[in-house]
Amino acid sequence: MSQAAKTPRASSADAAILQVLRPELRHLTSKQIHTAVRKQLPAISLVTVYRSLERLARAGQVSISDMGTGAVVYARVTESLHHHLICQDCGGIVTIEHAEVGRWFAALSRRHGFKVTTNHLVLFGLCAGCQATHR
Amino acid sequence: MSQAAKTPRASSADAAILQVLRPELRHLTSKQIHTAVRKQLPAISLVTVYRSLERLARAGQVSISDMGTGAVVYARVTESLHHHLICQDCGGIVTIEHAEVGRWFAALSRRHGFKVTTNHLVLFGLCAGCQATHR
DNA sequence: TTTTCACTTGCAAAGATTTGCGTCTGTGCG
DNA sequence: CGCACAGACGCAAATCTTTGCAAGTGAAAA
Ligand SMILES: [Zn+2]
Ligand SMILES: [Zn+2]
Ligand SMILES: [Zn+2]
Ligand SMILES: [Zn+2]
Repeated sequence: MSQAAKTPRASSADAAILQVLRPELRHLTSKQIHTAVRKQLPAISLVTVYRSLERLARAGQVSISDMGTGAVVYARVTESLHHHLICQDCGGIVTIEHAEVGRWFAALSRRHGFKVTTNHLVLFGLCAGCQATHR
Repeated sequence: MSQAAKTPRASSADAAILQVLRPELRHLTSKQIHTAVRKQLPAISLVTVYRSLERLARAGQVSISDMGTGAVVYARVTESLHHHLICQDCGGIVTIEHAEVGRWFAALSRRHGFKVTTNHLVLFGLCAGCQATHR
């Protein structure tokens, strides 16, 4: 609710990081997050950012994914999950909504009794254009 | 030398690594591969192992996956692909055959014109037992 | 055969991420 | 208030992986 004025901003690189990741569909690297969050917490170390992100990921508030850019990217997890198809040829990124992924996860759950929690799936492959070129 | 002429250039490192990854369902880290391949090529460097693995992955002969063990694991890609569901609680690993994954990939292809090439999918979640415990 | 040229490799260094360890801080309890 | 315990942090160091650069190799071209 409101930013209660009773407890000082105690334990929270977490809050600052969630703030930085606020805009949806924003995928930032640890370094980018570190830089951005320093505006709020000038003295925060990169290690703390890593540990905070790990904590947030365990709590299901942040996703951690390797999108093939050399460094892992972090994103805020919201009600409306999304996933990606990344072309290994042109680097093109297709974003798909959770619905069609969730349906499949549900099927897996029925078949294997396993509840998938992966909240930001990244699949690599070839986009339509590159498939043609590849022929 | 009596192999089909499909891949002309064969670096010795590549061949040795494929040899090491011969047994199916074997998932090794770069370090383990380096150690093993040194029996054939005593002087090979870890960097060469990494580059060779990257080359083999591009050629679709090796899969690269983060199975949550701290280091990426590499596996040989064979005709019969497989994938995994890993429980983030107990670490249990469920191996599933490609069929049910491939069906979904095919659906994605139809819907998005995107051909998925991910050949060793790893999904995290909760196994049946841990779901119960988690209640 | 000699030249050419793309590809492979090693070494050192850089970059990315995790871990060990000691310190600090907030919370709950007496 | 004063103490104990758990968790958060920083720093340095360890790991894991990638990259820059110069040298080595081998097969195709000349
Ligand atoms: Zn995304
Ligand atoms: Zn493409
Ligand atoms: Zn596997
Ligand atoms: Zn489990």
